[in-house]
Amino acid sequence: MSNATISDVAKKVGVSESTVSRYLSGFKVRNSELIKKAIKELNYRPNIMARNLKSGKTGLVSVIVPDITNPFFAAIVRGAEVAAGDEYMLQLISTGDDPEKEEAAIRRLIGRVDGLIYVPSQENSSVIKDEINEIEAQSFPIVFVDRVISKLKGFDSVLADNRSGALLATNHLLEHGHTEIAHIAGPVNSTPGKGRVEGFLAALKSAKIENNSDYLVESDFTVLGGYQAMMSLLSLKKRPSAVFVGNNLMTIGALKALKEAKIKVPEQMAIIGFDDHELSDLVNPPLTVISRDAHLQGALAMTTLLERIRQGYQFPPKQLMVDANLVVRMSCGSTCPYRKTNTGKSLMGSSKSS
Amino acid sequence: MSNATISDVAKKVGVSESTVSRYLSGFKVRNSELIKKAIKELNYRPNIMARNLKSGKTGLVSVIVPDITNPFFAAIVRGAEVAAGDEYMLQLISTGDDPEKEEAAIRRLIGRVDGLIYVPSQENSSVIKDEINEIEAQSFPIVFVDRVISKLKGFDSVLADNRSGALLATNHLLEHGHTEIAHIAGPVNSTPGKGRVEGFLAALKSAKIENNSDYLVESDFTVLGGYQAMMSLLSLKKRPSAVFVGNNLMTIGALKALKEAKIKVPEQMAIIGFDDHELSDLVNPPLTVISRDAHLQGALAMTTLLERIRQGYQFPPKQLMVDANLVVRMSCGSTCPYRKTNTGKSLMGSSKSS
DNA sequence: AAGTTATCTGCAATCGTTTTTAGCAATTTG
DNA sequence: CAAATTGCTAAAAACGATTGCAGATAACTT
Repeated sequence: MSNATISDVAKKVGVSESTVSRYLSGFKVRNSELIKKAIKELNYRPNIMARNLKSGKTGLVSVIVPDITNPFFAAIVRGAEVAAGDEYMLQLISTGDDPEKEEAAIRRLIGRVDGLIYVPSQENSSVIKDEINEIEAQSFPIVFVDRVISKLKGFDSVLADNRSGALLATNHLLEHGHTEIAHIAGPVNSTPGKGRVEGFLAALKSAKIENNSDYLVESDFTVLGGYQAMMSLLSLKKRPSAVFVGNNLMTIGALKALKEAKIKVPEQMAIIGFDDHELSDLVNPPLTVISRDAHLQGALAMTTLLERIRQGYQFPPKQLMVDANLVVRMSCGSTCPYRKTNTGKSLMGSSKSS
Repeated sequence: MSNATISDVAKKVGVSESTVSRYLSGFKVRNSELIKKAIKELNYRPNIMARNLKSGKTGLVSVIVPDITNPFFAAIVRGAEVAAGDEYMLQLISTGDDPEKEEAAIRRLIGRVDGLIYVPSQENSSVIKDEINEIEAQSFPIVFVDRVISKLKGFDSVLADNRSGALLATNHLLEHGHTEIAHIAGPVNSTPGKGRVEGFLAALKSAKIENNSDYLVESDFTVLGGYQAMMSLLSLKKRPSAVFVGNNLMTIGALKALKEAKIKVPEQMAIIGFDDHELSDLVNPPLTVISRDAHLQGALAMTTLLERIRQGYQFPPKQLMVDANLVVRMSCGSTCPYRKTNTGKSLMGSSKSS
């Protein structure tokens, strides 16, 4: 019925609990055969909670993402899981972009798991800020992925090269002769939102195109947000001829708006998105996007976290960066698909520590 | 540095550990103010492992899915997470369709978490079978979702109405005048694979169309599998005029094959898929699919599991079923999108216990 | 004010392991 | 043959909380 304990096994064999424990830990033991048999017969399974209590480790790493339903985050999680091997298991939390839930999760988790892989939804979480001291004091292992909380220094992070990606995207649009280029941005107080706006603006600047403030609309990384942003762009007296959309979900929303308004892509409006998707190839028209390896990002985060868990804060925090590439399909007017890898400073999977 | 314990708090205030413990559990305590203060100052955080050891509960529920990267499974996980509230946290495992990994996970998890939400990759897992006795003996709470292991009776499950869905799909094709209808099926030894084949065959039968064995190709629920299956269909002397594809990933693969072969949908070949997607609306042409509420499936699974955890196997196992609906877009030749909800025996979210 | 009841408290046991300590037996060494 | 080494073992002390029990205060009765 209820589970057998190590002491049941010991009693059955006629040895002490410690002997059984040693057997389990792989030491040489006189009655190993008998113990083995007893374990099987009693269907004994070590109680992990007791073990954890003793060792002080949970064997658990939490991954906090805004929404597991977003394929990009799912890829991060998968990457992290693969990299964890079977040493650590993943505990998953989707915050649903709800700061309160996020806060509660953080509070709850610190010290309860061995480490945290954290994709914060906002750059400035007041709540998180309050926890800084504790986090710092305990030097609890946290790796930020994709986004960072600006107030929190001294932690590891694995970001994407958002600026270069946005540069690549905007330049691609420029090369196709567009000058009326808009950007549907994510929250500017988020790492990727900000980085992509910067890249967008930088590309415009070096092309000596003056920035039309109507053409930079801040949205929220959601499908609905993208839809509304595109709608507002369409309602402009002077519409842009091309739009760089700041993430996958908003791109879907923008495309829906375009479809609804019966605007042809790329003839009437060129579109480039950020983050690729299995279906990007199949939408109408096939979508040109900036892509980066989310799986890799997750995996790098996990390996970094494991190092940190093992070694503590002996080595300085790592700032890893993953490449952004241009995947040309047909939504910007190109007729022949190709890939262009970023020739900038960061390389796929390269890392620089700071 | 290292975390404060309850005894540190007790010492600081000058009361016993039990008093502090009672304070934490919400009992009335004389020096509650002092304790509160001490807890804050020491940054005390109850050690969850010790707590768990005492209570015998982990507060953890494992969710085992073949691949979190598949939006359908992601939706299940999300649904489960939402339904769990903050009583239980989710531990996630993607097996990557690797039976060994799946087996290891099951072995590892039984008895280590409070319950399991389990989407098995295969109907007959030899390994799992070996564990039956243990599972039964311990009456460990498991809820199967979407798929079921046929040898394992007496467990709760939340399935989709695959048969009705497939019926709906095939009938839709028939209504459009198709008679040469193929089905790219998932593994026939999986619950949804089997159910959908049954529905497909049943629809053909009641339309008095004889079943062409070339037109029933078994694949593996993956993009590549769908691609290859469609390729083999295309290489037939007599091609089908319509294909019902058995899941979302294979539909993507099939579409890729079609695109590569420059075959127009729906003019040269009608396509209907199983499981909807945010982008189904935007692919070329907008995809007609059978859809069911995966989020709901996950949520139902979690509520069932929680009941089971709380009440044990006092009440009989529940067999829940979620509706499959037809979402008509344009890949089958319809010109005007509409939805058709299943008029069959099962209702959205309805349940029948057996 | 004394007796009764209602609250709150500390002690100690407990959850199921691991790990340290010391001890015993058998083997090796001088 | 005594002494030292080796190889294993049992007993006991952690790990950090919760909880039943009995005793101590406090709060009501009359």
